[in-house]
Amino acid sequence: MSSFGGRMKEYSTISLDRFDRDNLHARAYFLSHCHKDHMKGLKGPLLKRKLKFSLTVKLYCSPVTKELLLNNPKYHFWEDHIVALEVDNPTQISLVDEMSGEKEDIVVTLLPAGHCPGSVMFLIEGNQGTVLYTGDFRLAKGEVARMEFLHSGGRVKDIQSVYVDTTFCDPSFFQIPSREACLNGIRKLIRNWIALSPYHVVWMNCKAAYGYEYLFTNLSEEFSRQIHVNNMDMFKRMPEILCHVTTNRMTQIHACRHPKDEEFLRGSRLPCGSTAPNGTPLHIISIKPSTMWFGDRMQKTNVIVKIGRSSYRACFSFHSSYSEIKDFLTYICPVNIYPNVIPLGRTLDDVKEILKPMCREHSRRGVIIYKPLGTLKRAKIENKTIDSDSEDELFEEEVLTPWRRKLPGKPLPTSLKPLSSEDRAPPNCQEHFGLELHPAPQNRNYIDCTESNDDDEDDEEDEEPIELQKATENPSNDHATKSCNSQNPACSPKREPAEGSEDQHKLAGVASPKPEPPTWEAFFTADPVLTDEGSELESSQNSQALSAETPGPRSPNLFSDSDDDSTYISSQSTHISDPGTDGLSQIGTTLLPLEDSRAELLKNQQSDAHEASHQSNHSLNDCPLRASPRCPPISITSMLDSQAPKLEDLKDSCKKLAAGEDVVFKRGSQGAV
DNA sequence: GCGATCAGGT
DNA sequence: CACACCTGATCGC
Repeated sequence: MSSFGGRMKEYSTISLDRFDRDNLHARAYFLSHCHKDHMKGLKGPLLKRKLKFSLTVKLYCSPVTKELLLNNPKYHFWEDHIVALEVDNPTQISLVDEMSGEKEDIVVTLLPAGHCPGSVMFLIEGNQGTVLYTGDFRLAKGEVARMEFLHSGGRVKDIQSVYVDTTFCDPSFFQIPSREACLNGIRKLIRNWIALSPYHVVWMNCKAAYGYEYLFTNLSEEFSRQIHVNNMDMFKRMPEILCHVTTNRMTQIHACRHPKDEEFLRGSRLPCGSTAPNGTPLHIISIKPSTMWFGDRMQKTNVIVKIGRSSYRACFSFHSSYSEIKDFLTYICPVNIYPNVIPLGRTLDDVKEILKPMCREHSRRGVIIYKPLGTLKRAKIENKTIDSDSEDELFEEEVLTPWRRKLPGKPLPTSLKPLSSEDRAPPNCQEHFGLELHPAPQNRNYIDCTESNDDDEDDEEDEEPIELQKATENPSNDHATKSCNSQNPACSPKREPAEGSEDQHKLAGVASPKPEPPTWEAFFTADPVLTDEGSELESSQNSQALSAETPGPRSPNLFSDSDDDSTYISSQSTHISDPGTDGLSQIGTTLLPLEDSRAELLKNQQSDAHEASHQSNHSLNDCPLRASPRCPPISITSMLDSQAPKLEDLKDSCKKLAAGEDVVFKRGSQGAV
């Protein structure tokens, strides 16, 4: 939750994301995105009055944010005072003091922030230096290197201060699975469920906030089913979103809400109250997007966790993890870093301490003090511990790959000149640490992901057999898979220029059609493409509308499941113990053997059937599941991997490590980890 | 009656 | 664990 006061030291006559108190006197306002905690005071009567008498005060934001903001009548009074700035398009703005006539010019550039539709960062250049206000952001590692306007002449701009989203800037939030990994987990879960019958539906338990659209559009595309939402008026001028949502309840994927939705669900009703046309009970699973993370020496987190008989949590984060923030800041290497958020359980001083190593000055000091030892391996280690928290050793280096060299973005300007040795980047920031120096056994979990040499994807998913198989069946995963090798020091212990860098893979990823990165700005088109959707709202909710509106092979068409089911569920099951009955310690990933997975799904089926008032003719024999005995099992996975390695094993492994042998950690019967 | 703030909930 | 938001109670104007 942002606690940014609204003003920056360098440009104190403008206010960003805060509109109350002192900010009432600002010469210009900036809104990074449409979340309430960044809009404090924005509809306040005082500000409203000020606007009435002002000719020059404007609110600057992205076109999408403007659209979303004005969709709410409470902000209509802003209408004539909003200036939508295109992303990646530097704009000169005159800041005029209406009393004195005093004027200051700045150049503002909006940069995509990846937090929610329309979210941007503000890069501000002027006489007081270049500063960056990030708003809230989620950028994957390496993305910063592709942001054209953070660069100039092939180098990173000299940035005085960054006001940064530090929501997860705490080493305990070291890693959060990537968007792609999370999406893939959700896809798989949904795919398996809705294939069972037209009456198997999914409810996405999303908060009332922008930011889930990325999910909706991808799921809609994948399953050829629009997502049911309460309201889609706000997207009426954003066709890329609009075409993936619907207010027609007859669809298998819902993200609708109701004040008592949890209660509804317990009664096997969707929040919209929807039931199947002929009274057949719906089989509902709920998926609640939640932030999951793991520390650098924690077991890796899986992206889907089953928390009840028919409810799941799916990893989803609006904010960058610690390592992503670190990647971002270390790349920019600003003189000052100011946190916008104090993570819970931390103090301002804590955060400052965490941020210090990412500041330019600190890095320089590090260099001066430690550089003389530079040729000694030992020196690097020491420097490292000074430079950053000891926890991040494993992920440290990839942050920087070709240090401070801008990587091409979408238009891919190809002229990448190597930087001279006097590049502003402090040498300290550039260094990396040969992994061989850190055979710390407690970190082997991460290092070893690479040992399989078989690319473990980018630290997000397990390297269990099932996950590898997942990678082969989905091209988008391939991309993720490759990037791990470069991310994990063990994969590429020598930090070589771009070739091995994640950015390279990212670039490669751009070409492939599947894993489209979430470019929110792309959702917006200036053209008012009016499909006239919103008009029918609740009116046409009958079964006719349903078959008309639900494209794809599985439109709810009675029970013809057995033959039209070319997309049989891959008998992949999702066994995770119900904490209610089994206890938390059991929530570990359980990769069921084929037969067991089927049994598990069937069990689910049966209990559904039991609770339903009319089970009708949808017998187990009809279940498409049964027709697909050869499909591979799935692991719907867990947050907690309950089995810690035994002390004996660890000792043994240490010995082997010391002897330079390969070490394979076994986890239960699941094979190498 | 309105807004701001807080607690408690999802 | 968190986030973003809602509701309801309380307080001050």
